[in-house]
Amino acid sequence: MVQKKMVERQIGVALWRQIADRIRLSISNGDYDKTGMVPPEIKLASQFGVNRHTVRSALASLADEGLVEAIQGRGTMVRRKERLSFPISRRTRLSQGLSNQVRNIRSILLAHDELPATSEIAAALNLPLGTPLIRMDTTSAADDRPVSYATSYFPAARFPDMAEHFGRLGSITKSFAAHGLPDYIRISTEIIARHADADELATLKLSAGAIVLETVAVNADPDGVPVQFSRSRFAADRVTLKLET
Amino acid sequence: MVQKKMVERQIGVALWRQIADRIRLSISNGDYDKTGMVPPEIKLASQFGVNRHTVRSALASLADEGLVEAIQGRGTMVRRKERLSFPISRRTRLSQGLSNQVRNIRSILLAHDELPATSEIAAALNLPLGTPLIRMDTTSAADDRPVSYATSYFPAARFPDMAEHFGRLGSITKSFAAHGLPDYIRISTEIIARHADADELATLKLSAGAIVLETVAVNADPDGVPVQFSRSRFAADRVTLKLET
DNA sequence: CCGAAATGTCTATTAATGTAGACAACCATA
DNA sequence: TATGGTTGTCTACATTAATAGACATTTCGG
Repeated sequence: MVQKKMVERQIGVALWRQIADRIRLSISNGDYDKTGMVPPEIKLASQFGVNRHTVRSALASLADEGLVEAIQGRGTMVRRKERLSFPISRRTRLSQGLSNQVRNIRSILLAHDELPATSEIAAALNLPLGTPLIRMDTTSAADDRPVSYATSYFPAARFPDMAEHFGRLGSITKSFAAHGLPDYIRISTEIIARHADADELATLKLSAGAIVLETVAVNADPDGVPVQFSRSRFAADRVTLKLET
Repeated sequence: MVQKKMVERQIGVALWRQIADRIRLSISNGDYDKTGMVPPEIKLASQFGVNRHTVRSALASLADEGLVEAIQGRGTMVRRKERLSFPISRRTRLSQGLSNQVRNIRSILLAHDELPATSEIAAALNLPLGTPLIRMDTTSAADDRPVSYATSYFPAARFPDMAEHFGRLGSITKSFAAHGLPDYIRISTEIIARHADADELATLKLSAGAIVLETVAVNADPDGVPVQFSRSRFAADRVTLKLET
């Protein structure tokens, strides 16, 4: 049988990478759940219409990610297949939404500083241009696998100790609470997809060439006053964004 | 000045493609709006830390997409920069949401057939396994640029003439109305990002290696009875999904 | 109308990617 | 324990991607 969806040449994406992406997708789709094994290299090679060595490069890259493990004489085993489902709702709370999917979630403050609002952020937060903001770069890992990398901005006047609190509490929700804001809602979200840049590859521990889902969101207090502007990047092959209504 | 976000080697994605992706992003971010020109090749080459010829390959690919145009002696001009903002809400209506962003929207029925419900779709639509469904493949273009490619499933018993209506009306909303359903709401949406397959590349007229945003949604009538299961794919570099609450 | 700055074209070379084939090592099982 | 099916390793070669440099061509401003 000839594979319907062949791999493509001369598009600036190496064949082994295209094949690795396709196998990764098959794994997360559960295509190999019956046996728990990836098809033999020779079979994959003929399906994709490439040489066996090219398939081996793809599998090597997946093995490097920890997704599969090859065993000489037996075959190549699927080791991991999760794709986290990431809820997005008016009350999006990272830890809460993932808590029933993973054992532990850890958020880390990578960096923080104070800077004046740019026009984009000032408009989103409904603040005058140049208003002082706290900026925080944070990353979250589920069961020690990085899933998100976010840059958040908060009005410095209202939330002067955001970074300190986050560093201690590891949670935006708790940091807001420490500033006397017990609840907040999401008032807008935009989503795009693109290739990860070097910074994101490193932070999210992605194999290069990977895709990120980027959400740009504004959160507000119960009175509708914006309190947070954030850009979050998710490893596209590890998460599904699930909108809740 | 050295560019902070360098380009990466040996990752299975050709440098010219990484650079093309980055320039495309800069264009849609409006980075070149002031002059309407992409920086000179030599400057780009030094910023990305590559040879000028590599930058030329990237620009040639963008020119091929119609995004830029090089003029000897002058420079390289931005020709197009749009990124459509695609609203997703409980009452998502394609034509309505885009109407103030483009001049015309055209939807086409590519194919349709009838088939029994698979377990995934049966569960989503709350129907018994094997229930007859109408399947429709449709594509939409905004100002003659393809933006979405969707496969939708409807219960055949309730909406027997969905495909005929759509072929004539070019709208899901109107086709539902023709079946006596004036309103419907979205009850779930999931979003993932991945590389486009060959079929999607062709239908969405993407340059190969491109990324698609895929939404999997279930729509229901006002009583909450599911009426549509759909898988839509968007050209990631042409749209932003905008969640509305 | 000259010169600076930009893109266009050509040649040559090196590095990365992909193909081809042979054979070793290992595993399961008949 | 022999056999078939699998992954691991090696060599050789072809094709594509990237670098390097030289110079032509075009545009624009002084």
